[in-house]
Formats: sequence, structure tokens, C-alpha cells
Amino acid sequence: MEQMPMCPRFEKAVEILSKRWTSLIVFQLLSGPQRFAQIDHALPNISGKVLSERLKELEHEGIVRRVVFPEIPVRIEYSLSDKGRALAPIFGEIAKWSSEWLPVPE
Amino acid sequence: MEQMPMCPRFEKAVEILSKRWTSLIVFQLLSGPQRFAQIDHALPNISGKVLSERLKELEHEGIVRRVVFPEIPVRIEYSLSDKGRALAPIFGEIAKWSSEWLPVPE
DNA sequence: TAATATCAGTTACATAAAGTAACTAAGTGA
DNA sequence: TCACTTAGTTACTTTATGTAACTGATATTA
Repeated sequence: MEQMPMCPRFEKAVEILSKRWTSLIVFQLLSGPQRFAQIDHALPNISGKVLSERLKELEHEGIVRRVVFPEIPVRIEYSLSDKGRALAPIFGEIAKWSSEWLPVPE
Repeated sequence: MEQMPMCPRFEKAVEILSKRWTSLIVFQLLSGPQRFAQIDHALPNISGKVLSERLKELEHEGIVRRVVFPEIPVRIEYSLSDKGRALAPIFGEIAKWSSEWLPVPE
């Protein structure tokens, strides 16, 4: 009756992706580099506080890059690293599943 | 500067999958029908309370099936529906990404 | 000149979600 | 009778998230 433990890297990936907002932020960044306010507007119900937290976490994971342009006012661009862009196929499969199995809203 | 709204079905799929524990429960059930206590043990840090909640939600979404065998003591089996099994390719892509991009723990 | 706006956040506070441990009911076995 | 099983539930605590106001440097508007 012993269970085999789950692969820790797989578990880590699920942990990253299943944190609230993370997936939507990454998906949003798949369309190209964006500024804080742009991401905030694209994900209408996220709070600036959590967006800020998630971007830091994703940067720390090496999924998101943060580049500061010392203009006036300062411009900060968030974008995906190679590691981040490599998540695209996961979203492709989610899109397939959702179009096949979820009902079209009325 | 207007954003295109995200596909509501895709958004719903992400919402389902990114709720804490949901993905791991579904992944666990991909290995076959299981009882409450089995799932509970396979996912060592989940509480019975949350497992119970998630199974109800997944049943409600049509992803999980709950079958009661009126034995003594009662046996209840949780399994994936077709809709639930169709999530497998998503996990396949997560597994690929994690083995390619996440470090092997020491 | 003063008020207002922008950007990229932060802070304090309130609510919602998740974790912990004890408990339930129906029945079995010692 | 006491202890044990299964599939949960309950009360309570801790953590996560949401809300709204605020920061500071600069620019624009009245």
C-alpha cells in the first residue's frame, strides 16, 4: 500500500503554476513585454499588492525579467525569460482542454 | 491601448487548475480510482477538510466521479471522468517543462 | 502658483481561504 | 466494554488575499 513519492520537480512546477494569479500573469506576458500598469489592467481583478508580490516571486524563479529604463518617469518592463516562454505549451494544452470540455458561456 | 479580453473558457480552466491542491488531486487520480484516505496519504500535506472541499468542487465540475459501494464499512471511490482524464496532456507538458527547466534537488 | 496626474509600487486594515486537531456515526473485532 | 475503521465535519487558528489610501519624483493643466 506504499505510495511512490511524486517527482519533486513536477511538484514544484505545479506549486508555481497553481499559486493564485501566477498562470494568468505568465499567460499575459506571453504576448510580449509589459509594464506594471498594463498587466494590472489586463487582469482586471488583481490587486496591485498581489501583482507586485507575484512578479517578485516569478523573477526569483527566473521566469520573469524586470528591466528598468531610467526615463522620466521611470519605465519598468516585465518580460518572460526563456524559462518563462517555455511554459507556452502548457497554456496551449489548457486552451485545448477548455475549448473541448468547458461550456460556451451564454 | 485597449486590451482584448481573455477567452472566458480559458480563464475558467486556469481558475479551476490554479486553485490550491486541485491539480495534484487530479494528477493523483490519473493513476486510477482511489479512496479518500488513499488520496489523503498520497498528498501528505493536504488536510482532510480541504481534500473534501476540492473533491466536491471537482465533482461539481464534472471532472471527478464519486461512487459509493455500500459495503461495511462503506467504501467510496473517487475517479476521473472523461473530462478529467482529458487533463492528462496538460500534466504531460508540466512534466516536460519541469524536467527541462527546474533544477534537480540536491 | 497650486492642483492634478502618472508610474510603480507600499502600507494598514479587513475579509476569505487554508491548516490543525478533535470529533462524529455506523459498524467490526478483541 | 474498549479500541478501531471509513469518510468525512466542526471549531478554532494562521495565512493569503482584497481594498483603499498613500508615497515620491516629475510633468501637465488651470
